[in-house]
Amino acid sequence: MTLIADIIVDVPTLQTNRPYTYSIPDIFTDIIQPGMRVVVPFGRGSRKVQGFVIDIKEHETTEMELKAVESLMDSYPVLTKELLKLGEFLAYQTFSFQVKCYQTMLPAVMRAKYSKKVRLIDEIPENLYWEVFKGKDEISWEEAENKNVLSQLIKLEKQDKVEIDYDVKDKAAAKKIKKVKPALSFEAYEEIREGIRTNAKRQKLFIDVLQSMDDKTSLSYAELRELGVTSSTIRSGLEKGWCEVFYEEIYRDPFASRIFEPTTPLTLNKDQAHAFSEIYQTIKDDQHNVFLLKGVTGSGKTEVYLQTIREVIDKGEGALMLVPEIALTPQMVQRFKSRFGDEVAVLHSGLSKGEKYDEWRKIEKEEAKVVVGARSSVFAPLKNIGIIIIDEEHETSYKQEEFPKYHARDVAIWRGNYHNCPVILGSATPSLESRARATKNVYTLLELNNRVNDYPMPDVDVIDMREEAKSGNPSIFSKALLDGLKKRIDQGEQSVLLLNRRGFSSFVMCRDCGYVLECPNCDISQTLHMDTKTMKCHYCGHEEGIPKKCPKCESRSIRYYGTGTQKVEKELKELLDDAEIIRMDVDTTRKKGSHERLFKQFENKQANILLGTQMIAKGLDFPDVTLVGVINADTALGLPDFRSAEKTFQLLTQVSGRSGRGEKEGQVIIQSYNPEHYAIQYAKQHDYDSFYKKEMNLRHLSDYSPYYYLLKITVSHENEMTAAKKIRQYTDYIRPSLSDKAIVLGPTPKSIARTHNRYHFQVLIKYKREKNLTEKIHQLLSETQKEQAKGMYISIDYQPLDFI
DNA sequence: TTAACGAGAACG
DNA sequence: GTTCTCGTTAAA
Repeated sequence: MTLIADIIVDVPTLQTNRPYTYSIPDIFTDIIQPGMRVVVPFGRGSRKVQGFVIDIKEHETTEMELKAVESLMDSYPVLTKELLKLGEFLAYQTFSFQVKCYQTMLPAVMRAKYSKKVRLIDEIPENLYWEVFKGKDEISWEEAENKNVLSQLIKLEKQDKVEIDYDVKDKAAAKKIKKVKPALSFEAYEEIREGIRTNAKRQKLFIDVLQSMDDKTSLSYAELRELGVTSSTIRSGLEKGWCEVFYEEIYRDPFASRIFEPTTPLTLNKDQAHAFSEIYQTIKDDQHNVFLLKGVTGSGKTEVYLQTIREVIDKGEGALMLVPEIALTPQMVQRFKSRFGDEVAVLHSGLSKGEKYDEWRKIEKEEAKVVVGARSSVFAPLKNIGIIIIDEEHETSYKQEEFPKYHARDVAIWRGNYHNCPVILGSATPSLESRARATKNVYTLLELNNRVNDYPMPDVDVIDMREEAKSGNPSIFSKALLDGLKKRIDQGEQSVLLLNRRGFSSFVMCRDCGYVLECPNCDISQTLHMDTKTMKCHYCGHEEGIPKKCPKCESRSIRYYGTGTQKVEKELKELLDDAEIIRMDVDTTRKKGSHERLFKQFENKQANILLGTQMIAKGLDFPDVTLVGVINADTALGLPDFRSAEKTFQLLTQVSGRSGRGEKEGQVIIQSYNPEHYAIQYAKQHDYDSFYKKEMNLRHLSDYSPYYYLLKITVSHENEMTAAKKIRQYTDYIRPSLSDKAIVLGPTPKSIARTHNRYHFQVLIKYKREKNLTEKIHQLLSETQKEQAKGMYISIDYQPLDFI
């Protein structure tokens, strides 16, 4: 019986987005399994590519000559049956390539690295041999490219004088360390000691160490060094047969130096206990159910998570806990590590690729039962999931912006269904979609309406900045906010200041002629970066110097506009002498670990004000923070996005929740130019339900989510007319297959019509039920392949979250 | 006549 | 993504 394998190859194009069949050489038949990575020859030149085995079956027909699997990259399947199936589903639903889906499920190091080499197999002209090959019999493709001899080499290849060789390298490597163990008996060492010179102190020391070890213990080179045994001593000992050296696989543990004090479960209050028991019931019964856990800030959602996870672990199953990247703070990790110790694996962007791989292996080997991580952790290779939790479920970062454009919430529910386990969506401000599903009983609603220990919600004051300006205060700080900050400094309390960056940036404008410095490639103003003293385009990365005079009218009154964190910090220092400010933004947190360091400093009260962007709004718990200020509450309200009110409400509610988490009462001051806006007013009143009602009403009137689903098609081309013509054509192609219930918006130019010197258009399809739509889009994509190859980019976003 | 270029198809 | 084929065009 011969076996063949269905393999998805790493060639991300539409035409190759399907399984290819390969024969399996006898030596692999016993080992190969679906889910393994393999190397296969592909295409005319049989170049080597990475592939994923998705199925193994018996050879049926002999009609077609099959190529054979070249080698195995894994000794065990890296993708489970479940993940293989999920990848297939995701590829279809998000209009992505199946390989891309599998690659996103795995740590980055497991993606193959390709290299091309030219190897000599016969005599070649002398000059080429010496100048290009320099006496070697193999050079890299890049070397040949640099020397401009590619065409000559290709000719030589046809004459079988040289060979072009493809290499697939696996970057995934477990870190290994060198260790030493004794090779001889206690008595033997005694004898050796007699034999060595009295002044060979190092050797004597090494003998002592070896003698003190039994054959089960071993020491690493680093440990031996600490004892005073150098590597040269070890080497000579090895030569004399005193010891043995071997390699041991280790994990790069980013939390190695940290000690986590174990914590015990806290007593749950009535609401928490109710939520817990509802969830516990489904855990016990192995039932799939989606819960929406709506709990006000500070209501103890995390404790409910922790206790349900405990139940799952005790049942012998794994738990998956998703947290938005910016909320994945050391504080958050600590709570899980303290409760579950080594059973926790943490995956976040701060880890190096190697560290991520190690955490992944720990999960794969079932050494870690609890996975805490950001979006991509939803693919964690847990084999038996007992619960999936998505904290802050309303966060838009759960949707991946690149292909595959998946939403972690959808993936979580898919996996929950597969594993027959509950999925918990937690938030103080659930997305309208989730809240609406709870109303329709698609999700089960669980509410925590009180803060733990019955701490009151903080008082929220909304300051009208228009009045402030009228009364002659030009500052970015209202009098109330400044007084509040002063008071906290005097009382030895702390404040958090949020600068809402969304829809906001600092740009350069000429005060005489109104000229704004724009990017030469994109129709967008460039942003000022004080740290590098340059202007940057946030879309294409174009960078140039800060203009000293206006390029248009030569005026020197070209000035910076807008408010950045640096500017706020500077002004604050001028206004408040005693202000000790910690600033957190992309500039100060770029370096690894700086996040944590800054938070630690604030926690240790080395500063009285924490100033930052969105990243300070989440999951932080500082008991001495009694004032939270929002400098610009409404910069996002004006954006052309139907979710902008929702996002503003969520942000204000989240950040308000940072105040008064200790025994002292908290205050929140929101500065706004639209103080009467309902998003701001309901946030002030901590009134989610009224906001929900009002917003649902508006969404209903304008036919938006959650009443309608959305699909976004974007088309871009170098030529504006071509792009416009094509998107109209595509829209006309799809329209006939839609029911009369569907609404087509556009096509329209995107609000930033040009980036990277390309023109972008989009069309939105709003629909309730369109069973043909997905299929039709797939058809569109396959029928437009030729145009896509010629520079017409088409991108489909299923349930998009942004429209800008 | 031959080399060069571009589009199209196929990849097991 | 890469390679090969085929048809056409440009250069010698």
